[in-house]
Amino acid sequence: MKQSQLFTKTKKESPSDEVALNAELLIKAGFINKEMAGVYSYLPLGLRVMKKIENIIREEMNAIGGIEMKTSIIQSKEVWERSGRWSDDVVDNWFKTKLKSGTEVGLSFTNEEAYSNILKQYISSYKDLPIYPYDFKDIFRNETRSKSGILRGREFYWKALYSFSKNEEEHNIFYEKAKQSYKNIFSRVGIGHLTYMTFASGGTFSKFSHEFQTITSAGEDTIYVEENKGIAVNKEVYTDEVLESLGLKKEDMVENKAIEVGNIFSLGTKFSTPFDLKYKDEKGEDNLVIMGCYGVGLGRLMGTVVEVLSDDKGIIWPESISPFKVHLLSLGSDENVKKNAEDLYNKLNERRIEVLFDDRSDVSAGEKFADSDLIGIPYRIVVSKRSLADGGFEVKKRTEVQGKIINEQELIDLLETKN
RNA sequence: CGGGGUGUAGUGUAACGGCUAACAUUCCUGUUUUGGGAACAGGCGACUCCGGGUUCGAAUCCCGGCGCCCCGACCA
Repeated sequence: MKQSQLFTKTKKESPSDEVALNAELLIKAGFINKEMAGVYSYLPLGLRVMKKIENIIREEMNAIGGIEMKTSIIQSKEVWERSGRWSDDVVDNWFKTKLKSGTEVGLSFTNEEAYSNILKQYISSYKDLPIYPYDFKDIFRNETRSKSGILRGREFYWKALYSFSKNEEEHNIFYEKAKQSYKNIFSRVGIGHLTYMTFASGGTFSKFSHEFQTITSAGEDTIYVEENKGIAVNKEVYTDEVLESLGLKKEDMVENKAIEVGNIFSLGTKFSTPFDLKYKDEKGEDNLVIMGCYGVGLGRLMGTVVEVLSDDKGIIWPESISPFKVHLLSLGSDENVKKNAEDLYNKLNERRIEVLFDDRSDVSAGEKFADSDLIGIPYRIVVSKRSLADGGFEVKKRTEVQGKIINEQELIDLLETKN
């Protein structure tokens, strides 16, 4: 994409109505637009990041048997009354509205009911199980106080997968796969080294749920990390008894602030009971389906990456989720420079290397560099009189201070290398 | 929902109760520039969040509302 076609612009000043680093950088660099507290639009650059994250999660879900679908956002009251979660006394952050007819409806804030209700039509035999449907969708929660930029919004994009299993053993096998799948996701988006599987309160059907917590001072949660084992315990269940049951010693645990980027938990029959979600086993007897829930907030994940990976000049995207792989800058108004830059841009496009081409002719070199650092694309390539005189193109990683000059073939080899 | 803070061009800020609400940036015109947010000249852009009140006079003081930020509570 040519930057002259990109309508967003970077801002020099930080927004006055944001304190959170993620929102500050994403707004300055033109990835998101704030509509109101807790509600953000995703601009072209932001959407590209979101899509990258979505695809990584999709690949990981598909790899463990996930089947993608899409549940509706408008939800009927009757379905939610079945599980007892329609009442505002039970769930106080519903967004509800009415049809013209006066019928009350809700904007989905989670998906258990929707899935249970749909799958009741399709699950009848042990031969139908297990299944692992999931979807990406916008979720609405009328938070009394949204905060921290895109880390906690009133409207957000998430992935939720639900597992439907015949029994506990079958459920547990998948649950373990899901754990690994989640580790893969956070590792692939570049925050694996800071993200810990964390034991948290489990509810009625299991002792623990598992959160994936990324360590950062911007976090809302407090966790205790056991570095050697690579696991953590949420403060809410941090007791001597729990530590003992997990084989952890208090002196090995380090307190940290962290952001919950994902969580998985066993639902048992909590929803299959009210929805009468049963299957016939080999003997023809009815059994309740055992469910599990596996969620990731994509916006929050994107915000967390920004919180964790940035410097005083801007964002530092991991290559896996960067809006583009390469930021190509053409400096100066020299016709030969322009032609070389344009040629390189076309060649990279032909090779399907994602490139943002700063072809703006009325922008100074310094401004292009500043914009490039702020936007945070992993590779920066400069074409200028100087680089051409030195024999090619200057390539510099966002994380490096000094670039180096290489020729076109070396450049293409470098960018086509898988890492 | 309790507590604290705050609201002025697109953005960031300034203005003692008193001239035509200022400066920077963005944007537009032109000239000159082009390796770290270039220089000069000119120009556009504001019912000072909304509604009341005090006053000869309100961006400024008072009351109410709304928005936004932070702390806390809450977070299926």
